[in-house]
Amino acid sequence: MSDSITAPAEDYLKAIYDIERGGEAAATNDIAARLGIAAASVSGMIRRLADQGLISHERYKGTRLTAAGRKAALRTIRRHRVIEAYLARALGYPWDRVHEEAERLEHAASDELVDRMARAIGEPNIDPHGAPIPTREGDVDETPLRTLLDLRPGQRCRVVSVADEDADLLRYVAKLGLRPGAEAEIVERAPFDGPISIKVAPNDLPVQIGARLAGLMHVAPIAD
Amino acid sequence: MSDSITAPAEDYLKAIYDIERGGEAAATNDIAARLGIAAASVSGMIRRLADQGLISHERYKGTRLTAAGRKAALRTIRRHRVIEAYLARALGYPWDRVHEEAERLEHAASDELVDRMARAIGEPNIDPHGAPIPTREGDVDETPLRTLLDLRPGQRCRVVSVADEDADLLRYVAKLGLRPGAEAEIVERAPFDGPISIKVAPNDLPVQIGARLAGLMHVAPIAD
DNA sequence: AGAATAATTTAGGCTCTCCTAAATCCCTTC
DNA sequence: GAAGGGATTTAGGAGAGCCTAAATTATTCT
Repeated sequence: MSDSITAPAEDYLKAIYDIERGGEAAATNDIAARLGIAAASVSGMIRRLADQGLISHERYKGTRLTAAGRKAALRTIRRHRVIEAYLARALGYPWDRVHEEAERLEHAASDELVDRMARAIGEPNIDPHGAPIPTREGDVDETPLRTLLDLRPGQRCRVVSVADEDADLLRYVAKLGLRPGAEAEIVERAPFDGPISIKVAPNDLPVQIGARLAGLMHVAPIAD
Repeated sequence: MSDSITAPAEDYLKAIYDIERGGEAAATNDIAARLGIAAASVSGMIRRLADQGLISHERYKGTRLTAAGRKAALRTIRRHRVIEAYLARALGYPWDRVHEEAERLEHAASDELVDRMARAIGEPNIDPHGAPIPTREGDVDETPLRTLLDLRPGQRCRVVSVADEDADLLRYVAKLGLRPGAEAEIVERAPFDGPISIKVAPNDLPVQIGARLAGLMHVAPIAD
């Protein structure tokens, strides 16, 4: 079955898609780090995926998805995000635990199931973390997003999405009132990758955010 | 991870559980037939499952679940049947297609997800085919069931469950009006494994059923 | 009982996905 | 422009789960 995509292969494609969004071809080491496996194992899988025409790979240079690989990646990402949204909206899952469950279900759910789930909750365009859900046809908004690190003091912004799935981190973000949709205003930013001070609507509560976390908070500036 | 149960292993345990319900230890050949794999492959898996303490096996004699194996089998069966029920009731799946989808999801769904699904549809005790759903604690009704083949002409009965998952067969059963809960009366039975004539309520429509199908229809006699 | 037949197991192989250790390649720095 | 260091690939191996073909064991029939 050289044409069927296994569950591990789907995970590789997702990882490569994510890394490649940064512009560069995905480095073997980066793929390995993201999947939590040894780099040598990635080299092996890269050969198989290339044989299947899902990626193109230049030795020692990096990996890119082909059109077919991109399609497969987006199909898996759609499954993942629809499942996350369904778990949250239809089954009452807290937003910090939908990822783990979806990570397994995405490989087992049929397209029909995913479509039925999407329909049942009103065809959402974003998942519980604010990430856009690709359409059945594989279209997805890939506009580059700014993070809290890209704004200047005085700017107001709305939280679009949180680029991390760690449960503790997500709970912390929620505790700060910074779930997707929340509004905030930059107060100041300490130098040398120091923390960022913001005021969070609706009460303008002051909050300090470390640089790492701030870099994970995707935001859209609000023009006054 | 000698203590973790893989997806194929769960399928073996389910198969052994089903076969063992007939009273006898599960024969290697029967397991192979049910799973659609070669008997030699079953011998290999039997060793692994025995090493894990999930089954007991006497060479050339057959296989039985241990207490741990039975518990694992019932846990998988609960997942499967809850998922089937959920797909049918919450997502509008037709009863002839829930099995296939559940067959994959049962290995990916967490206990929490299964419990949330069960709660969402009112903690059902039976799946769409009428089979009993084990409780979280692993209790399940194992009363031996009669089939249409066990009744005599003149007896009335209620369909309890259909012991097959083939989509075409299930659609045919539904077309005859014999879904679980339906009532019928035996008219006569032709000899030599011939067809059975029944009248199906509420209109007492006459129906002929082959012996094989009749043997799959679990029924409970109705005392007049 | 002995021979044929059926059921089961063993032997040997294959694929997939992972691993560690040992090359190999690329690039930067001196 | 050579050397170091980091990234990548190759080599060799492991376990799970499947296969076919060949043994082995159990059972049934004469």
